[in-house]
Amino acid sequence: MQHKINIVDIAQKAGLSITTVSRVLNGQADKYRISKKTQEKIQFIANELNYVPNEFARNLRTGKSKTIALIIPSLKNPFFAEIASVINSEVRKYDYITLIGDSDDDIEIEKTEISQFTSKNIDGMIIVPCGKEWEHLVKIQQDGLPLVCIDRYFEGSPISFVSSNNYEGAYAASKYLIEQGHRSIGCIQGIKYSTPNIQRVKGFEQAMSDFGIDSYTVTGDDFSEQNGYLETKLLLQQKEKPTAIFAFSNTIAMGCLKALREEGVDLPENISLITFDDNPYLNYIDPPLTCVAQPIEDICKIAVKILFSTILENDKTSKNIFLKTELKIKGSVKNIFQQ
Amino acid sequence: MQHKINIVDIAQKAGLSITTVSRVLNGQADKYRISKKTQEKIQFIANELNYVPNEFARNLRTGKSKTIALIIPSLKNPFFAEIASVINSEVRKYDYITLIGDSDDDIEIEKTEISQFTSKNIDGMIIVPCGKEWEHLVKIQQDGLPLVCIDRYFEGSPISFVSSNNYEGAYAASKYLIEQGHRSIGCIQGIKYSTPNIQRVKGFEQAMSDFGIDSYTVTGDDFSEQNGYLETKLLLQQKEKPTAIFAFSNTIAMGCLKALREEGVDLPENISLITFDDNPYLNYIDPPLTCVAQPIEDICKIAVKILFSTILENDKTSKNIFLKTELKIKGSVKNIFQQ
DNA sequence: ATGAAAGCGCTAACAT
DNA sequence: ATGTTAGCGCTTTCAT
Repeated sequence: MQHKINIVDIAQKAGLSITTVSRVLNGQADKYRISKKTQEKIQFIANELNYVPNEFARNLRTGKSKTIALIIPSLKNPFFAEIASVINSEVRKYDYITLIGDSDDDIEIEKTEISQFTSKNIDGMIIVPCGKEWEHLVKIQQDGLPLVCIDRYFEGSPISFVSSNNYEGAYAASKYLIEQGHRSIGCIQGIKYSTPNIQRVKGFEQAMSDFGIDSYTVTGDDFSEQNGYLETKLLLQQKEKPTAIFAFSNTIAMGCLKALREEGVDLPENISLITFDDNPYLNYIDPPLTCVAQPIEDICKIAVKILFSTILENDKTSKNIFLKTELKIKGSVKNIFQQ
Repeated sequence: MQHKINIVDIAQKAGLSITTVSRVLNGQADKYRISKKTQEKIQFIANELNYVPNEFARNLRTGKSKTIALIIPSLKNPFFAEIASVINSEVRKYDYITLIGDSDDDIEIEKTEISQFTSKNIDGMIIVPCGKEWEHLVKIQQDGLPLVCIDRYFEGSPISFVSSNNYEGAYAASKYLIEQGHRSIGCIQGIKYSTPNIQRVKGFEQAMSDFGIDSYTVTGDDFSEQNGYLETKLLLQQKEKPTAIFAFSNTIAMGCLKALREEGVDLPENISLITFDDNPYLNYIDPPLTCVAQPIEDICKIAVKILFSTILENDKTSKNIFLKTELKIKGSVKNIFQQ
C-alpha cells in the first residue's frame, strides 16, 4: 500500500497546522474564521493529493462511526433483500452507512455478527431477530445502542419495533378464503415462535372460529421452500384434502407450488393457494398468486426514522408500530361456492 | 452510552499490563509464554466485563480492517442479491466482514461509495462496476487496494475479473432457438456498453451469421423490467413479428412477460422466450422459462479466492476468468419446425 | 485567524 | 513471562 495522504501531509504542504487543515476539511472554517485564501489553499491541496480521511482515526477520536448495522435472516429471500435495499438507501440519506449482516436464521451467527458489529462502534442497529431469545438484544440496548426490530419482534420487550399487522393480514386472507367457499383449509406456518407467525396463526384461527369452521390444520415450522414443499406433500395425503392452502411466506408458497406441480394438482382448479408477501415474480406465476402484501418500504422507512430519532435526538421511548397489510387478489384462489 | 470496557480496565482489574492483556486476548499467549493462570484470569475478567475490542483503535494501529467491500448495482435484483449472499458468507470464512454497497447503477453513487469505503480502510473490494469508466478503479488498485470485478469487467484493463462466458452462453441460447426452428428473433439487450452485454450481443450475432439468419433485431438499453416491457411492446408492433425473444437478463424477461400477458400473446404458443439468468421463481412461471444459467456461486467463490490471494499473499497478477454457463431447457421455447 | 498538544484504544518494537 | 512506551490519524480544548 502506498503512503496514504493524511492531514499532516496537507498541513506541511500548505505551511499550516493540522488543526487548521482539520477545521477546513470538516466545514468548520467559518466557525473559526479561517481566511478564504487559507481555505482555498487547503481544499486545493487536499484535492490534488486525493485526500481521503481515515475513518478509524476520526471515529476513535469521536466515538461515532456514522454507521448502522442491519441484520437479516437471509439475503437470498427476496423479502429480506428488499428490506436491505430500502434500509440501505434510507440510511444513506442521513449520510450514514449500513453494514449488512446475514444471520442465516441462526442465533449463534446472529450473536457473532452483533458482537462484530458492536466492536465496529456502530451507532445503531436494525434487526430482524432470528431467535426467541431477546436478552442479548435488550442488553446491547441497555448498553446504549439504539435498536429497532423489524418484521419480527418481541412482545413485552423494551425494544422498539415496526411490523406488519400480521394478525389482521392473516385474518383478512382467511376470511377471503371462507368467502370464496372454502371450508377445509390447510395452513403452512413458518418458525413457530416468531411473533409474526404467532400473530398469523391467531388471525387465521380467529377467522376459522368466527365463521364456525373447524376443519382446518396448522402445520410446518420454517419459512423455507422445503417446509412448504414437505407440508404440501403431506396435506395432499390427508383423507379429507383441504380445498385451500394458506402459505405464511413467499418461500413457503414456492415449496407449495413445487409439490402441487409434482402431484399434478391444478391451481386453482383443484386447490386454492394464498400466501403472505408479495413480489414482482408472483405476478408471472401461473396463476398469479393471491397474497397478503406487506408494506416493506414503509416498514423500513419508519424503522430508520425511529432509529435516527434515538441516535440524533436521544429519543429513547420504545415504539411499537403496526402497519396495515393489503390483500392482493390475483388468480390463485377459486370461488367454490357454486360447486 | 455507558463506559465501554477497554484493555486498561482489564489490566487494572487483573493487576497486569495492557500488553499482557492484549496478547492474551489476541491469542498470542503461547507465543509469549504467558502463564496459564494469567491467561485464565484475563479471559475471565474480559468475559465478566463483557469486553469487546475497539476495532477502530486496532485498525488505526494495524492499518488493516479485516473488511472488504462489495459494490453491486442493485440488491433488489435477485441475481445481485444472490451474489451478495454468497460473497458475504465466503468472506466470513476468512474471518473478514463484507460491507455491501448498492450503486443503483449510478456511476456517481458508485464513486461516492468507493470513497466512503476507502476511508474505512477496507482491505479489498469486489465490484460489479456500473459504468464504462474504469480509471477510478485502476487508480484505487494502483493505490494498493486489492480489487476484483465480477460479472461486468473491462477488457484491456489491469483489473482481475471473474465472469460468465457470456459470448458462449448467448451463442448457445441463440443456436438453440435456431435449432427449434426460429428464424426471426428479437433480442432485448441490457446496458449497451457493459462487457457482458457486448459479449452477449456478439454471441447472438455470431450464431445468426453462422446459421445464415438475417432477420433479427437487437434493441433495448437497460437491464430493467421496464426496458423489457417497452421493447417487447415495440417488438409486437413490427410488421414481421419475431417468433422468439431473447431477453438478456431475468429482469428484462419479467418485463417481456408483462407485455406478452397484456397483449394476450401466449407463451410459448405464439412466441418463444429465452433469457439470461436462472432463479427459483423462474421454475414456477408459466411456462417455466428456458434460460442461460450463470454459475453465480462459483463466480463469487473464485472472486473471493483471488481477492484473498492478493490480500494475504500479495499475489498481484491480474487474472481474467471466464466460467461456463449452462443452458437450462424448461418450457418457454417452442419447436416450430413442424409448422 | 491560527497553532500546540493531549488523547481516543490498541499493537508491537524494545526492554527486562 | 511480563512490562514500558511510542505512535497510528484525527478532533478538540486551550492558548495566543
